[in-house]
Amino acid sequence: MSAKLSVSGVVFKPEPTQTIGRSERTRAEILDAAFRFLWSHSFRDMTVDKLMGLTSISRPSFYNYFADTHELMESLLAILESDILKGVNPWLCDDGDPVALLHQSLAAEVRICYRCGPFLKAVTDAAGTDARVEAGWYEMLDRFDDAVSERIAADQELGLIESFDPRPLATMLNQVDASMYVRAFGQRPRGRPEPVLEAISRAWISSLYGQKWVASGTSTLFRKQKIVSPEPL
Amino acid sequence: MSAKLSVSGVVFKPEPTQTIGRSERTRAEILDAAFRFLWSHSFRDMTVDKLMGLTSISRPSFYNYFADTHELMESLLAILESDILKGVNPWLCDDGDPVALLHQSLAAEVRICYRCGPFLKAVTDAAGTDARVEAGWYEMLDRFDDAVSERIAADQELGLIESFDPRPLATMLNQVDASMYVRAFGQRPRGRPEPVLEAISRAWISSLYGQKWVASGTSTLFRKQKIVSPEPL
DNA sequence: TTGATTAATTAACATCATGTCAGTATGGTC
DNA sequence: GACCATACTGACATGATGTTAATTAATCAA
Repeated sequence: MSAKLSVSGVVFKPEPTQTIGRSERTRAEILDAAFRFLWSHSFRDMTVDKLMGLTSISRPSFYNYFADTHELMESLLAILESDILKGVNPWLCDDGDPVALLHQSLAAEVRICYRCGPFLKAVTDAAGTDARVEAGWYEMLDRFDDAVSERIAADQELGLIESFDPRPLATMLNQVDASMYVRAFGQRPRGRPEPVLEAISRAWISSLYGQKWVASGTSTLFRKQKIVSPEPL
Repeated sequence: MSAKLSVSGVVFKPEPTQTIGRSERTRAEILDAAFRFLWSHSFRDMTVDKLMGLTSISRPSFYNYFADTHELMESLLAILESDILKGVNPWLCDDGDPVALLHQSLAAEVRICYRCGPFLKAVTDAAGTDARVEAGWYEMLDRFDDAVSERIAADQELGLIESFDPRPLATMLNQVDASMYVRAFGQRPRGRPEPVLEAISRAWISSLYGQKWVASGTSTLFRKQKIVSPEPL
């Protein structure tokens, strides 16, 4: 494969970019077919045969791009994760009223997960049938747990949240979200997003900032950048 | 099958109990093998062949008792549900300090689910691959939701819990429990049950009776049988 | 105990999805 | 237009599933 590279000392194109566009296009076509299929069918009904029937390509070609359907689901999961992360940024990163920011982030999360509910469902179904997808799913949840824990700890240092180990609560809250999205939005016709946002919002705000803020969605709290290592006395 | 029953007017044994013990025993042996298998392997690795290899019976005999592995999982789910229901009785039915009873019920639930964690995991995995198991799983959750909603509504009437629609909260709390059990106890080595009980307990008590009772696990509240339809004035 | 009857069991088969491979076609670059 | 790597395909081997027809074993009546 790399036998000819030693002819001259200088190699201009160790990865010939020659036909790279073609295979990228094919891969995208398969992923697209998967999205179209999973929008209206569940993962358990997806065979390689049916999937490739939605493309202009033959079944064996599938295996040039993915080892099996589970590897396909891993790619799909990566796409979903990056989509969701975009929406959740406000509470995680911005300064300002934490209750309002949290509400805003949750609203964005619900909106996104409403749109991709059937795909989330497909990934969790796939996780049940394959160890690697399962690991990927839990690793994603762990990353969310990390981020939320960090955010809680920061607000605890600012005195906005009372002191306790943030990790178990973060895990639980994220788990709530994931379960609700899958259950409510996983199969069409999907449930309405409003009650889901209402319930999730209540859970997060009441367990973090106290029940008094639940109804309003805004507070008189304010988050300012904490001064790291102030001058010693 | 029922052709001979019309000979005399009286039929003593419409279902001949003749060899009923034998088939019951075989069925039980298969279920037992399933429990043994799923204790140390995941559902995705369970084939009819491997399963029946753990019994003294041949593979095709499996199909005399179950249409497929999913139907087996439905039977298994029914066993789990009745097991769990036993433990949760106190808070659902008894009178007394509601916070203490709730804590007691949750502790029992955690204990039971710790013991059958791998089986819960197996059922949820199976739910992802089969529509009927999935329906069965959600129906079970619905029944729990009903019971909890009813309990909450009753305590609301007694003024122990503030007024709001109990169903979404009940759904969420049950969902939390189920997810935590599967995640923490689903694969061996299982996570420790104590932190799980701690986190779940906190979520239930704080969202129902208020954060002040979280740490203690007991309260000065007391639940007495509500008088149904008292005499009109 | 014995034979009749029915249930339980099995060996062998047909089906289906999977994943692989050797050979063919194609598109991009010179 | 010719070459080359890459992408694609038809045909095959494998493994699990679920069925059927034939065999075996257990129960009960006499």
